[in-house]
Amino acid sequence: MAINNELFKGTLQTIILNLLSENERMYGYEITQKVKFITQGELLLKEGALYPALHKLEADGLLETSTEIVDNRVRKYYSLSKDGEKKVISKLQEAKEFISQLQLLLNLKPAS
Amino acid sequence: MAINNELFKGTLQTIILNLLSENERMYGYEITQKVKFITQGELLLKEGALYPALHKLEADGLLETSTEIVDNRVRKYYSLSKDGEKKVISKLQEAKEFISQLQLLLNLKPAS
DNA sequence: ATATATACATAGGTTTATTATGTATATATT
DNA sequence: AATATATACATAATAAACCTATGTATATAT
Repeated sequence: MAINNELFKGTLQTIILNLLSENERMYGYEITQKVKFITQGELLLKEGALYPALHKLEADGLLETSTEIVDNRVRKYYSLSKDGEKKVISKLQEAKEFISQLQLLLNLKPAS
Repeated sequence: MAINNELFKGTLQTIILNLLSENERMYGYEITQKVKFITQGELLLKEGALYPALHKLEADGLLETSTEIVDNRVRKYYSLSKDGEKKVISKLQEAKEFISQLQLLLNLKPAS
């Protein structure tokens, strides 16, 4: 997933859900490019990580899909389901707490 | 490692190295208690995660050990080697960048 | 004609942590 | 005296997540 970083393990679902919460619908390739753009190339979301993750989120009922043909190529659009909209809220809260705890453990916080 | 959280995967080595950078020497059980205390019980570092991680860091030459008997029980103290002291700096920098990127990706940052 | 970008997908392997054990001593509780 | 909890180490089996590599296919740029 990352150029040189094991740290993002476990954050992928949250990242995907959050992107979809602010974009209505996105397709896989678009998500990889968005992540690349936001992190200025620091984080490269690989296909081998993304697609299985999308499939799992769909199987869990958090994402809905619709397929379109654009320029003779298939595009599979993903969007949040009702459950997905709820999930993204708890996932973001979880991520906030994670960052907070990690900053505490690594002394990266100015004060509490 | 965590009560209900997959997110800490990949951060364990950094956490251990950082604790040892500010404590001169620590033994395994002490590390689990320290992590529990710092996170107020939120993050429980399991033995099945900690000891293999310590062994790996030692095998990589980042930690040095010395054994003592206290109250008839064995204690294995770990401390940073020269390489470990260098490593902790780069690991902390990596963690900082990771947090920063994650905050960007999840819109958890006020501004850049 | 070839390389790169777009767009999907999966198989095999590695890493990491969890759960479950196991050994052993000390202390607190019933 | 018996039992539970805390201290202190360790490893085996399993699960989860991601990476690398591969595969298919079309469009565009060189």
